[in-house]
Amino acid sequence: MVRLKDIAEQAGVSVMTVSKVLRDAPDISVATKARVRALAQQMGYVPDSLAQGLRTRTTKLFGLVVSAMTDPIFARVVMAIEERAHELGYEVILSHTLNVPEREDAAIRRLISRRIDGLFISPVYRLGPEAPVYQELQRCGIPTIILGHSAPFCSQFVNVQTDDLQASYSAAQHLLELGHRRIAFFAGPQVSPWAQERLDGLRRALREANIEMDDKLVFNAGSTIEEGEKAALQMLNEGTDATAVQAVNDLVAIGAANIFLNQGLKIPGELSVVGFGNVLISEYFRVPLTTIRQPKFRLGVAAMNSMLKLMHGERPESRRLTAEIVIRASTAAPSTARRVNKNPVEKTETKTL
Amino acid sequence: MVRLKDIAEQAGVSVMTVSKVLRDAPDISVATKARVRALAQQMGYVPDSLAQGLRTRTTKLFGLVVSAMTDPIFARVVMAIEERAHELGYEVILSHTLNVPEREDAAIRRLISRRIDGLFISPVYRLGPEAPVYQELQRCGIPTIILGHSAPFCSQFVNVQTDDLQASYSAAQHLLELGHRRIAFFAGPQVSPWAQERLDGLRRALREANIEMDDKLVFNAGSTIEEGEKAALQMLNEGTDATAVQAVNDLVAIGAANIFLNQGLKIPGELSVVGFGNVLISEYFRVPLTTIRQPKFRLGVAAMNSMLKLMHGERPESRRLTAEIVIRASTAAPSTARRVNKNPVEKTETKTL
DNA sequence: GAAATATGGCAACGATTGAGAAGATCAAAG
DNA sequence: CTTTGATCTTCTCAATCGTTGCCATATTTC
Repeated sequence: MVRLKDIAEQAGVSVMTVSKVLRDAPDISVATKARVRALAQQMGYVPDSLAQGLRTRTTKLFGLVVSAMTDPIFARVVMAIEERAHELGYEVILSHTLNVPEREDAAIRRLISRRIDGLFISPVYRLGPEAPVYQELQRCGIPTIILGHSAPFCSQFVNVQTDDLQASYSAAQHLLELGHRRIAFFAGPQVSPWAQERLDGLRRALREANIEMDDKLVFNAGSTIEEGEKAALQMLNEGTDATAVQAVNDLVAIGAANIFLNQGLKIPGELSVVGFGNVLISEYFRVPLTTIRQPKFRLGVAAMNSMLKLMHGERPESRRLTAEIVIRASTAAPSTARRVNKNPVEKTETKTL
Repeated sequence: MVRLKDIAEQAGVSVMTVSKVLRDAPDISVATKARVRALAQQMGYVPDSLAQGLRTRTTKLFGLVVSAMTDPIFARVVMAIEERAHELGYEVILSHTLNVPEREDAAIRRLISRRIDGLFISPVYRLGPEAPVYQELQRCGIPTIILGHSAPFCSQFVNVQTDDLQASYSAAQHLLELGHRRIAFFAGPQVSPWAQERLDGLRRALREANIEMDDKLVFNAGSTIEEGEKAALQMLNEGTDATAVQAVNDLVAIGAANIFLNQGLKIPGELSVVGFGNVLISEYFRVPLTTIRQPKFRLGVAAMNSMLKLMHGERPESRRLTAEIVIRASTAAPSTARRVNKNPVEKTETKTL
């Protein structure tokens, strides 16, 4: 690998001069510049970022920590961040946490050790008010942007989030306007503020419509297709009079809707379903899903903007992006004749989906 | 930020002693080790990977270059690679090329400059027999694994790919067994070997069945949903007697099938559709898609295994993973009565999908 | 002879490496 | 019982990785 020294020797100038040439310093003659540059090019010189980083104390490296790349929500925000980073001459180190706090700790520590210039993190939500690794992060002074909702343990950092409360509220509104009165909610992980807000959105809409929220209509579903399926089965087994289901995200909605359809329920005829996120799959689902369009790309862009401000020493405001509803085919007015299964569904029947 | 020197001062030993303690060298007394370690812990020492890398000439960094994270095929292979890398103490730098050769060049050069220990790349396929940046890569001696098919310009590197020929062949076989004789193919980018192989798989199956391949049944579709839609419209406009469509990938299949369904065609009643890839969305599509299950996670694992061999100085074989068909609801025997639209479809009609 | 322009030298960034110094321990020789 | 040399343990020194910041020096110009 060619080093500055090698070029210097070849060109008959000092290392310093070469260094300056390559960074286009103002105090080098045009002639030398041309000569050295040609030589560097020809010898195939590639600067050593490590050495540069060590010397200048900046790595031009961002850390990006998410739960898992396979979560369709992240693909676009990662794209946005990576894209912008690339333009700015930064590289992005990707880590995933699998939603395991210890994994997150390890990932962050390793990124600190890499001396990244900035960190984007979609946190693993924890119950406690503190997480040591986040404190270390702050001590190190690494500019950090939280991708998603804030929480006590990371409240010291700037964050960028969607307005889940408002969005969920408008989804519920949509159902109410259609005439639904009994709306089931397939809830996400309770520790996650986003999941909480989405439930609260429904709560608020119901309250405003003077409808009592029935806790029996809230099912624990998590955030995956499989968990959505399970919750749907549970709902069918328990038998409910809900005419609509609002899910904490699209995957849950799809898992659930899939079960409902397989059980012969008509969507939206007998049951309306709304999701959250507008993940690719929701548009092309068996019944195109009414859902909330989460501004994923814009979220990434906003995060990067905040990051840049942070790195310039400003303290940017946390951002809360609005998300509007996309009405597709999975919601309609409730039929007067209800037909939700009240007979327990056999597990074996549904295993063969 | 705490440095080795600081700990050394505090502990009253030399810097090297501290360095050795932290890497658990054998020639340090237990007492000193304990003392230094405690101190390091307490002072919150975090080693500087940059300095380590500069000194040891290894960065514990992998580069991972793909076209775009939003391509659902990549999410899982990225997961697999990142996961294994993490275990091994490596970090992964992510870059995307957007399928633009110049972007790819830039990305690779920047990774070279970062002195990555290994590179995984899903190449932007080019026509020519050479690509300078790949030659540089070889000159630098960076262990490189091609994620996907080999091509002249990158034939010097080990690659890991799915057996697209065989897979596509078996998809075509499936259609033939159902009784289809007129099978349309929605082709991908012509420069991409994987797209080519998928077409060839169909060709071979037809040849073996003694059916002439009709070039009029091959439509240029690219690799996205939108392109699939366009190709479907074109097919409808031209009017064909095809009873089945095989698509170069799931997204194209879904885009196309969506148009067909919107035009009132029954799938699989009037037209069978098969995709390729078994992307999440295909299972939950309006008509669950018959497709080829591409072993995405295994591909990532195989790539990493080859990488490790390469880094140990071995020359691993290129791997070709088989992929089998997943039969779902989008394929059936052709109906005797054909009903493919022969009247040109108006663009405006379909814009409102 | 001062100002402007062009180039070079030294030290440092934070870690690691291999060689070797200092001190302790011990055996055998005087 | 001391001395000497050998051996082992424990720790230190100086050099190095490739680059850059600061300051000094050399050359040219007016």
